[in-house]
Parts: sequence; C-alpha cells; structure tokens
Amino acid sequence: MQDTNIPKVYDPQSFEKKWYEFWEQNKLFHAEVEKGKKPYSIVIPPPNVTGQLHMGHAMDNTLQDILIRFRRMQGYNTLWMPGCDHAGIATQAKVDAALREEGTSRYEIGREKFIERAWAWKEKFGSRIMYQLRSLGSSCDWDRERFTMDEGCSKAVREVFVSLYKEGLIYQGTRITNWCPQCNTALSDIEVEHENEMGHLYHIRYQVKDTDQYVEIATTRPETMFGDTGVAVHPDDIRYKALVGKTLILPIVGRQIPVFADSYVDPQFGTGAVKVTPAHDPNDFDMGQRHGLEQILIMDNDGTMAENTGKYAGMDRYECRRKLIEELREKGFLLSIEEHEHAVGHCSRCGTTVEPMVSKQWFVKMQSLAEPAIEAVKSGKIKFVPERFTRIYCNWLENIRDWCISRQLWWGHQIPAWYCEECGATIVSREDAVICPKCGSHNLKRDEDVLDTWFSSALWPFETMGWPEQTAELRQFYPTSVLVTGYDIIFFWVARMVMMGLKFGKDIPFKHVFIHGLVRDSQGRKMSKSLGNGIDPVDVIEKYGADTLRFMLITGNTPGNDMRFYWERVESARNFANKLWNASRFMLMNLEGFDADFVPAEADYTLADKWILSRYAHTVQNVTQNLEDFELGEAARSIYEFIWNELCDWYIELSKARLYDKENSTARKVAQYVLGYVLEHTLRLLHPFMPFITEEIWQHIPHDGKSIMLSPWPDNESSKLDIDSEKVMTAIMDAIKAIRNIRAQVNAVPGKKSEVILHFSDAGLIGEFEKNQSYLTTLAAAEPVTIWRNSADKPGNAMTAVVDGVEIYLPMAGLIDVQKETARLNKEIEHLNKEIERLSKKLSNRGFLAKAPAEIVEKEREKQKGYTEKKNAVEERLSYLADL
RNA sequence: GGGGUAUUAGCUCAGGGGGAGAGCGCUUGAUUCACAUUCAAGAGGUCGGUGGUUCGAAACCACCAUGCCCUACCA
Repeated sequence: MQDTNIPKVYDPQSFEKKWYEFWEQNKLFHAEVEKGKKPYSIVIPPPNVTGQLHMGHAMDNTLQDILIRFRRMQGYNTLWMPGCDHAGIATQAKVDAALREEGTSRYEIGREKFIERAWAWKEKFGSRIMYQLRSLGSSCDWDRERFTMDEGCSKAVREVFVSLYKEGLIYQGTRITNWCPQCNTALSDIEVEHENEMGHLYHIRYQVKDTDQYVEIATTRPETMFGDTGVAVHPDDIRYKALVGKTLILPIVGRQIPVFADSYVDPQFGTGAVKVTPAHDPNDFDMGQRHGLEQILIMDNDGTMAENTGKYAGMDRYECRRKLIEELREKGFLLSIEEHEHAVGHCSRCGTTVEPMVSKQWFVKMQSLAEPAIEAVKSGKIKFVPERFTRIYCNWLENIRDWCISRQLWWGHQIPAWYCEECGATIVSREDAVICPKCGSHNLKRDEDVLDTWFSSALWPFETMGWPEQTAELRQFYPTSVLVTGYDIIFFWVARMVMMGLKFGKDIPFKHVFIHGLVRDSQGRKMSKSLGNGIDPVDVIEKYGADTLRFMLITGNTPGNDMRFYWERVESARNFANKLWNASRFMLMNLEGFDADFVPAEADYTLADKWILSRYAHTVQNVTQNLEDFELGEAARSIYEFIWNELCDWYIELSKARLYDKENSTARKVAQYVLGYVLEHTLRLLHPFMPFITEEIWQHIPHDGKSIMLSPWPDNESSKLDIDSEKVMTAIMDAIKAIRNIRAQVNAVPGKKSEVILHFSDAGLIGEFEKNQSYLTTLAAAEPVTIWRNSADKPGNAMTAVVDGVEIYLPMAGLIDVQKETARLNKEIEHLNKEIERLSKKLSNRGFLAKAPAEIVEKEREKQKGYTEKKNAVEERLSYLADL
C-alpha cells in the first residue's frame, strides 16, 4: 500500500529534485532509434554556452517540454535533442574581459592560448545552463547533448562551407559591410539594429574648380568627407545640369572630385547634391561602382580616424566630427546646420554605432537558397503557428541580401580557407591544406577569420543527428516535428535553418514552427541587465517550484504574443498546485479499504459520479485537441477549471458523505473508484504541464507502472460522456447556487438548515431531484426538502428563486425584509424583461426565422420560454409581497 | 515609407457570428472534520471609434484613433 500520509501544504522543494534524478537515472528521457515507431522530435534552440537561464528560456523550454511529454505519453518515439551554442561574440567578450582583469589581453597571449582559455571558460560555465534546464524539468535526452563546436558539428560546418564554395554560393569579396568598432568585427545586416535618433544635417559648400562658384551639399556624417571621391546629382535636376562633368575642390583636403549624375539621388532631399564616399556608405559604394570612383578608407577598425585624415588622424570619429565642423565654420565652408531625424545602426551585441566600411569578407549568395525556403512555407510543408509569421518570414526571404559570414574573432569555426604566399591562390578544403595545388608551395597561410555563429546554428537540426553521415537518427528523427522559438530570431535562425535543411538535409528541418513572444516585466518593458528588471527563473523555482513557474508561463497568454511577468500570477499558479495537492491528500485520507480490482456496476454510479466522469471526458477532449493545435494555454486552463471548479468544488464535496460512511461498503467503494479514476487520469493530463507534482502524487496513489511520464495519454473516454446527467446536474447545481444566494441575502446562520420547497415546471427533473435531495442538504444546507406537486397554492411567506425548470421557495416567516426583497425581485424582472424583449424581437424577425439554422431558432425559443416562466414566477412573488 | 499587433471588469489577460469570461484586487459572511495557498455570496463592462457584410457583429471586412513591435539605403 502507498504512503497515505502526505504534508498539508504543497512543498515542491521536497520532491522536485528527487523525481528529476529518478527520471534521468532511469533514462526515461532517452530515445533510441526504433524502426516502425512513430517519431516525434524537437531540437532545442541552443542557448549561449556562457549565458544563464532567463525567463525567455524558461518559457521556450516549458513549451517544448509540454509538447514532448504529451507526445511521449501518446506513444511516439520521442526525442528532445539538447545542446548549447558557442556564441562567438558573447563568449569572446567574456574571455576578453577576464583577461583584461588579469592585466593582459588576447593579443598578448596569442590566438592558441586564447582559444584554450575560451574552451576552459566553456567547460567551467557551459554546463550551468544545462543544470538550470534540468531544474525546470526539461525532459531532454541528455545522452545526446551537443555543442555547436564539438567535433561532429565542426565537421558538418566545414562540409557545408566547402560545398557551398565549390558551388559558387560562397564567395569572398571586398564590399561594404557593417563594422562594429567595439567588437572589432564585421556584422551581418540583421545584426544591426536601427534606431531613429535626432542628428544634424550639415550643409557644406564645395568649390567648383577654377571658379568662384560653389555647390552646396548636405550630410549627416561630415567626417566621412575625407573619403569623398565625387558629388552626385540627379540627371534631370535642371539646377545642376550644367555642373555635371565639372570638378570640385574638396574643402580642407583639397582633393579634386567630379560631379556626376545618378538617378539614385533624390532632388527633393537636402540640396539635391550628395557627397559620395564609396568606402563608407552602402549607397555611395554602389554609385562608386557604377561610376568607377576610388574607395578611400578614412577610418581604422577601432572607429578612430585613419592616417590619411591629417591632423585628425587617431581622433575618435565623433570628436573628429565636432572639430571638423569647427574648422569648416572658421574657414567659411559651413553654411548651416539643420536638426534632422534619421535611423542610426547599432551593434546588436554591444550597442555601439555601427560604421559602414569597405573590407574583404566572405559572403553567402542567398537567392538560390532562399527560393526553396519560401516555397516550403508557401506550399504548407512548413507551417508557422501562429500563421501570421508566415508573411514576416516570406517578406524577409523575398528581399534577402547576401549574408556576410566572416567575423574578425578568434572564438568560432575558423574559415577553412588558405592563401598561398607564393602564387596568391585561395584554397578551400575539407582537409587542412598543406600544399598549394597551383604552384606546389608549402607556404600557406590560413584565413584568420571565423564564421558567424548562426552559420553553424543553421545546421543544428541535422548536424546534431550525425550529418554528414547518413545515420539512423537522421532517418528516424529528421525532419523534426516542431521548432519552438521566439519571434525575435525568425530571420537569424529559423529562415537559415530552412535554407540549409533543404540544401543539405535534403528535406525541411521541421514541420511546424511554433512561435512565442517575449516575457516582459510587470510594466511591459523588456527584461534586461541594464534596466535590472530581470527576474531569474531559478529564484522563482527555488521559491515556488518549477511546476508553478511552468504553469504561470503558459497560462493567460496566446501564441506569438508577449506576456508580462507578475508575482501575483506566480502565486495564483502556486495556489492551484496546492489545491491539487490537497485534493489528492483528501483522496489519500479516504483510501482505506481501497480495492484495486473493484469496478462498479453501471447501476451503482450516482448522478455526481456520472457527471464528473462526463466532465472528465470533455476535459480529455479539450486538452488533447488544444495540445494538438498548439493552444497550450487553453489546454492548461481547461485542466485548471476542471480540477478546481468541478472536481474540488463539487465532486469532492458530494463524495464526502459516501466516503465517510464506512458502513455502506459498496457506495464507498464506488466513490473511491470514481475519485481515484478521475484523479489519476487528470494527473496524466496535467503531467506535461506540471511534471513534478503529478509524479509525486501519482506515486502515492494507486497506479500501474514505474512513472507517470510513461503512462498512456488518456484517450477514447468518449463512452463516459453523458449529456443527460450533465443537464440534470447543472439544474441541481443552479438550484444549490440559488439557495445559497437566498441564504446569504437573509444572513442565514451558516450552521442552521433551511427548509426548501421546490416546484417543477420541468416535470422531468422531479425524479432526479428527489433521488439526490442530499446534494441540496450537503451543499446548500437545505433541509427538509419538499417537492410541491400542486401548482396552485404555492408557499407564500418565503424567499424565492427561479432557475431553469425549477422554482425554489425558502419559507422565512418573519425573516423577509419586504422592501429589500421587492427591490431585488424588481431588478430581476428588469433584467428578464430586457432578455425577453431582445428575444421576441429576434423571434419576430422574418429574416431570422427564415435564414438562421433551425436549431438556433429552437434554442432561442426555449430561452424565451425559460425567461417567460421565470418572469411569471417572479411576478407572482411580487404580487404576493405587495399583499402583505 | 511599408508591414504586423494590441485596444474586453480597477489591474493583467483569455475568449469568440446567436444568453459578456478568468486570475488578482474590492465588498459581505464563514475556520474541528483535503486545502485560509481555503470556502460561500456579491459589486463591477453600451468588448477603442465610425461605416459595411449578415436574419443577427463584441467577434468578420474597411477606414480612423491611440499604444507597442518589426522592417526600409533618402544623404
């Protein structure tokens, strides 16, 4: 027999760790390839190796765990692949900072030593987040844990790089890219965050050579003028027609630059004349290409002015801007300064203003990769949930530009390219190159750059399953079933995985993309370190338990939408856990004599039994359907309502009489059976959401099997649906609520019973009410209960209420406050009149009668009948009161 | 400039073509007998505005307002 003595209060700390260890040690999360078994697989969005769990992770992984546990119980061969990401820039920044503290730097210790340090850092902090995921309850297959820089992933990355290069889809080019002077590396377009900022538009005049004429140009970044190699005007701009082809003298610098026409220029903006700096602006770069202009780099990688800027050399770019404006003003070149709002790019990692600069980088040609990725989504092979993200994804891919994949970092996958120091050849190879295939030289130098971290993440769904080997894992678990992630990385990650999956995995990487929003603070702000408004999920787990955190994170929010974090909501979830705990405690306390082999005869079921079993069956349907539709919040809410509002508030209360009555063994056994059945199966429904508490309770109550996580998902419970019993029970519940209401009105003494007289307009209910009078006694203190069969001569001196099919009278000699009661009933009449009027309008509308579905019309008629009956009864009461 | 999203009770949010919902908060009452992390009763809303579709709109469509988010090379 189980231990039937459990603590009075839900205390998650006392069992969460124990059960996680039990699951993990028994390898219950582990998936083996099994031919013929339906697979269900998810790859985790790999968290940063040096990071720690934040609320976003907690939500993301809760969602995944719910889906995985649900499918596991449904009998799928379920794999949840865990792992983490090497997070190039972030990790490198941490190691850099550590070195700085030691008074050294990566340049001092050198690349090899630095990478050793980075690995040590990874080893030291890398497992932290995996432990945190465990404390959340994540049922990952830890035997398969991967890292984006482990041997297998590195092999996959190199394979992909080399084949894309051989196909001409990876190329090296000197182009304009976004440069972060702080992180000291190139960035891809999507790693730049644009923000509107107030700046200035400086109007400067450039002299036309050999004349005293000037051209007025407008710029937001005057310091780039050191790199100007032309001025552009629109070809149709009559103001400047005569100037095209002329030469200008660049102020201060004195360089001669041409005026040329290009239709990129907007004559309406500024002065209609644009200074062109091909090495420091993407548009100018394009124009420079079209018109054969020289590119002059005037800034160094750290954002200071280059040697070729004269006295400004070495000066910070903004300092230079200020000083240069002063000089221009002094020398009469500066005409005016306007306030001007414009979008400024910032490094998404460190926030520094990004500098567009020309440099030699590696790029992926995206268009041919993007097309099938668009098709896969448009054709419905991959489905976004919610669907609206489809458009966001497609729009981005339809306008995609080439992806800059080289980063000037040391921590990451080093690019497998070598340069021959003798003949200048570039060698891209799967094996480390030692000899130049062109000239035979051994004097090769490897490219120093590493790849964008997202390049390897893009391979995650198949590289973790052993690709490029054709493994059994790939055959069984690829494509994965669903990807669960936030909308903030659709471009960074989702789109790139689809492209790489289709190209190299030979199939889509996942069938569904389940997108969720962000967890914000209680004021709706993003949680961030700088604001200090972050809430550590580990703190919540320690204080309230992982189940509570999980439940809170998935209720009261809709797929794809952001949610706010409220401690009140955490408490509410904890209260629910406590409620369930105590319902179970109640069952355990009444388990004595429980017979596991006993099955009630059909006739032994009471109304309450049939009702709760039917409600349970509805709940199974709701929860299953909602989980299949990714409506996790709705599924959880459905269980919550069932457990609290139906099982606890009604069924347990009604079962007490039978459970406490040890004389009547059959009735008691039936109640034990029903309560046991419903509770045990409801625990299974709840298990994916709250794995720990359900396991703890399940292990205490009668059960079959080793762990609730292996028990089958409740299914085929439709035979328990019993609409008739639900209807009767609803009538009884309504009557109970009405009686309670009256008793509250008259301040009835809680312990004191009230006589109740019932009169039925629906005779069909009489039998059931007669049989189940005790429900009214137990839950509404109604005693004695009399059924009044005469329609005439109804009880007079009484408080009344009317519910569907039943009139209720509580004789209250001397207790009735006639004035108050009359007012109450008048209010009721007012309400009923409004409803009746609304319905008669509807029912006299020909269009409604002709076009509305017959069942709706019938329903509305019944409603009207019900309201009219109620109104009559209330009016009768009013006239009685008036006569007093 | 383009797109998305939100607008429902005091607060935070679900829902959804045919009788307005939850949690928290608030008011009143209740404590041997699963749970005060509780129970019971109650107050509180012309579902942002205007049009349209429909027999019927809070829900669907269009436009508008306000907030938030994404996106875009106007120097």
